Amino acid sequence: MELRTLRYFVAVAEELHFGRAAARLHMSQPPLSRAIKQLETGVGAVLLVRSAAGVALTPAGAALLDEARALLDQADRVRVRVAAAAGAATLTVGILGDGADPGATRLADAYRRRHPGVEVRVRDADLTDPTCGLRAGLVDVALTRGPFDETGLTVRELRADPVGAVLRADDPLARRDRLELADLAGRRWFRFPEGTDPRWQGYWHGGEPREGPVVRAVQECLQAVLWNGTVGLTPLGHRPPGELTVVPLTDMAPNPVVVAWKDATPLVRSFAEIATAAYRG
Amino acid sequence: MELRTLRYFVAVAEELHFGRAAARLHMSQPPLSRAIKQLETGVGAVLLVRSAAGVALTPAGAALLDEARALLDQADRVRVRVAAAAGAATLTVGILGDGADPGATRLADAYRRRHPGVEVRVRDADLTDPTCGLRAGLVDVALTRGPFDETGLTVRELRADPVGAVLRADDPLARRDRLELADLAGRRWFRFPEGTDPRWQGYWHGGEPREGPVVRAVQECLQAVLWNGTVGLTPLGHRPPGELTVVPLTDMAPNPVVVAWKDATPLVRSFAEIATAAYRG
DNA sequence: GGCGCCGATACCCGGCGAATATCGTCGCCG
DNA sequence: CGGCGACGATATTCGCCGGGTATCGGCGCC
Repeated sequence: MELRTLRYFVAVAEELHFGRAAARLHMSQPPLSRAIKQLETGVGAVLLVRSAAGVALTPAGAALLDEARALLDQADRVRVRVAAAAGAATLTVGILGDGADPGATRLADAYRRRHPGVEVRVRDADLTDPTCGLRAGLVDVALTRGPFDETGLTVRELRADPVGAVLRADDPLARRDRLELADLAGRRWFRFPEGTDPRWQGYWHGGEPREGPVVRAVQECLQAVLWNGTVGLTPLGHRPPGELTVVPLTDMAPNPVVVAWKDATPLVRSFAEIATAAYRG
Repeated sequence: MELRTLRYFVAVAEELHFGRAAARLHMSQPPLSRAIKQLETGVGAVLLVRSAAGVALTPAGAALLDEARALLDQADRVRVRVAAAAGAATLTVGILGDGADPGATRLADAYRRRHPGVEVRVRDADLTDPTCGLRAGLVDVALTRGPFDETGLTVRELRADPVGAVLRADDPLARRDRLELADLAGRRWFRFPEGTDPRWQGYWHGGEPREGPVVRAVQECLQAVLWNGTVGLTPLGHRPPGELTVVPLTDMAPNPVVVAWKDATPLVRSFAEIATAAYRG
């Protein structure tokens, strides 16, 4: 008899319908049926009568419904009390980009729900340092993009986005549905500030040293397309602002979204775990 | 945060020693360490400080220890209350043999602990029907030996014992350390009563029809060795009484210990589940 | 009597839990 | 001060379980 199984049972007992309960639990019906049967085996009593007319609770089932609710409530309170006993906690998260994709939204939502007492501080990364000062201790965990120097850090990839070229709408190449890096040969490029992570720099520059305006932020990179006529690069999925178009680049390695940390405190591990789940579904 | 994990934590918090806690939990130390780390990730706080001097509870850990104990106690009470709500329950178990091997002992012990309110009735099987009247509804579940006709029944094998010949201590073959069926050719045999399950009969008779005294019980079979000079057969592992010796038979199929039932009620499924665990460890 | 709803069953697969082997670290003692 | 022993962490493998998809069976209903 585990808490997860009890959560399943409460759902079924409330819905009195395996299919609906499964939907509510974000799972399919067969494993739910099996879990309930295991629960019945565990307590040694039939909890639900399944008939063509529908599902009904037995006396034992009704008793368990009450008890299970109480137990689950108490389990929730345990989390809160332990967090309170641990004292005030803060987690500083470094984020690169707008942090507004569906995955990040789910992550923020789930993390708040899981750790209501934790104060989360967000720090925006600029293009100089995709780790947002992870090594220096400016942030506890970074939700960012690779690649960068990983020595001393733990990095888990969450997703990988194809990369596209950002072009002015009136650019001759803007009508193409895909491009190669060779199509952009001879164009002006952008540069990163001194001291930028070499792997990061090499990735966005296709391995070649470039000349052009220095950009420190995503916005500056896009502005450079308009004002300096440079090539712009961005992971696909973002809607480009204004008169800009994004055309997929077929020969550029997909850009990974990663979560990274230096010290694996419980709050950081929890963040990584929830991030993995949030970006999976 | 699952109940199993909380049980682990309570053990470690009480022992303040991962190795001893693991032993108490009948598991090894590495998975226990990992489970505690997962628990810490789940609640978002360090629960134990591991230092060379030993293991100590943090404030959060001390809080969780209290809460976890309460939660586990409540979970135990839930089982009792649900069983009470289900009403008086009886399970009739058919047993073939003395039911005194270590597996059966562990099974009886664990089943009593798991279902304290259930009245268990035991019915001894005789050799006429190894299922002990399972099909007729005389018992709910049988802890017995195969092979027998399984139509309409569900049978799970728990173990298989090599079979040996039971011989008088003064028998010329009694000093051999192993025998083949051929060594027993020409000896008197025993018979089962009319109506005995054909597969059962065939198994013990090596497939051939036999002549000899009729035996209805294990004791009678052994007595027949002494009084009628027949061949006796028994699974190894039993200590033969009196002046009898058991010599392994190399060419006889091992005899399975099985649990069998007709209707899979929760109490019966639980019995089968506990039996599997009891005979495994 | 056919159709549709719904729970059960069969089967497959990925991931997690547990075991074994090994490592890193720290205290201790010679 | 260096080897050694104790103990928790890590690495790796393996088996099982939880979850998925596909399908069945049974009953109600039109």
